[in-house]
Amino acid sequence: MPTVDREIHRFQDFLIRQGQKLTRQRTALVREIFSTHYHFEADELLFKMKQKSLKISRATVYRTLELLVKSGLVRRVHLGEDHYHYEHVRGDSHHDHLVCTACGAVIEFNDPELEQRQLEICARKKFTPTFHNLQILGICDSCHRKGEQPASPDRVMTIGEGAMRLRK
Amino acid sequence: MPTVDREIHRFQDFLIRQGQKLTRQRTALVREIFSTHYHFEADELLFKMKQKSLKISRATVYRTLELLVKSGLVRRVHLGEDHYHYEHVRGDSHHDHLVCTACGAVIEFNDPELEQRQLEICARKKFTPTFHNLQILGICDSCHRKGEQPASPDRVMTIGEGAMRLRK
DNA sequence: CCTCAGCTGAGACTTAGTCTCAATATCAAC
DNA sequence: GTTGATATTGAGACTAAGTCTCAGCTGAGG
Repeated sequence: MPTVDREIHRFQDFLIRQGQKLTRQRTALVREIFSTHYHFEADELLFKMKQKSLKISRATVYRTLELLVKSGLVRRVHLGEDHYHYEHVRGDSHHDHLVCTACGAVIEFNDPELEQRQLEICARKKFTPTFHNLQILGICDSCHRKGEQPASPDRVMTIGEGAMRLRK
Repeated sequence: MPTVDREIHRFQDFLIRQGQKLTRQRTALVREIFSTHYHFEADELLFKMKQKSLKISRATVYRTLELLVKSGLVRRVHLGEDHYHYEHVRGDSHHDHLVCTACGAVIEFNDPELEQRQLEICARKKFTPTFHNLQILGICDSCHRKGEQPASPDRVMTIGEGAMRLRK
């Protein structure tokens, strides 16, 4: 998996610049994140590592995710739930998310016109934007065909409910 | 405060339709929410009630907020932190938020063109939207003049940090 | 003013995440 | 290849925000 090696190097460069080290655990996490996961939760990642008998503690998972976010290799996103999700970043393509409240599917989109309009709004309010976060919740095409009904805004289904959780 | 009475009635109508009751605690919470708060946290509300020596338990605060959200009188919003904020709703004006990461100010905006563009994106992806959530984080005008620097996306200051918390 | 379904409070519990600190690993220098 | 300063790790205690339980209380229709 040569692509993953590239990400590992990018991470190491970032770490060295801060006087930090690339450890076995950090390498394993980057490898895992970039080779299999796309949107994931911290706990899910911890579980995957445990499955592969790579013993990495919860603390290390969270600490490494923080570093990855700082380095720009991983992005932290809200997907309509009350905890964070993460996604790996290849290249620099910013995007936002459509989240299906029936099946948990996440559809990405990138719309320059929408971004532009946001900048105009900020300019009008004399606000200097640094970052934004947009999720549109609703029902995806295939769930719509199955006759799924929208959830009410306060009761949003868990994304990736299938994923097993570590802590009993 | 006659306006608050109108909200209390709306809430009672909603409750009666579900075979539920308007209690002393629920009335007090609606009164508090609609007379003083705008964006607030559950714990903050709990604290305010305690200050006024209205003994309302944490459980009741959370339960009532859930009912208020279901009734449409209150909206649950993410403002870039890892827990929810709430805001009361008068009329039905949907809006999104600009959140200053330096001072915590929250600026609302409503931009029909932006909303329209979102609908177009959904249509293109055959996605049926029910709800969306947009926050733009950045630096507001007055903080900008004071030379405040933007926070990095993963490290966002607490909104309403000044507010005292209940649990030690 | 009775009755009973719905509501409340106290506090145990849960979930997601952070912190502490002794033991361990990394890596630059030798 | 060894050394040593320093960063990192793991185990588990801790925290924040929120949920749940259940015995006792209360609103409101009759």
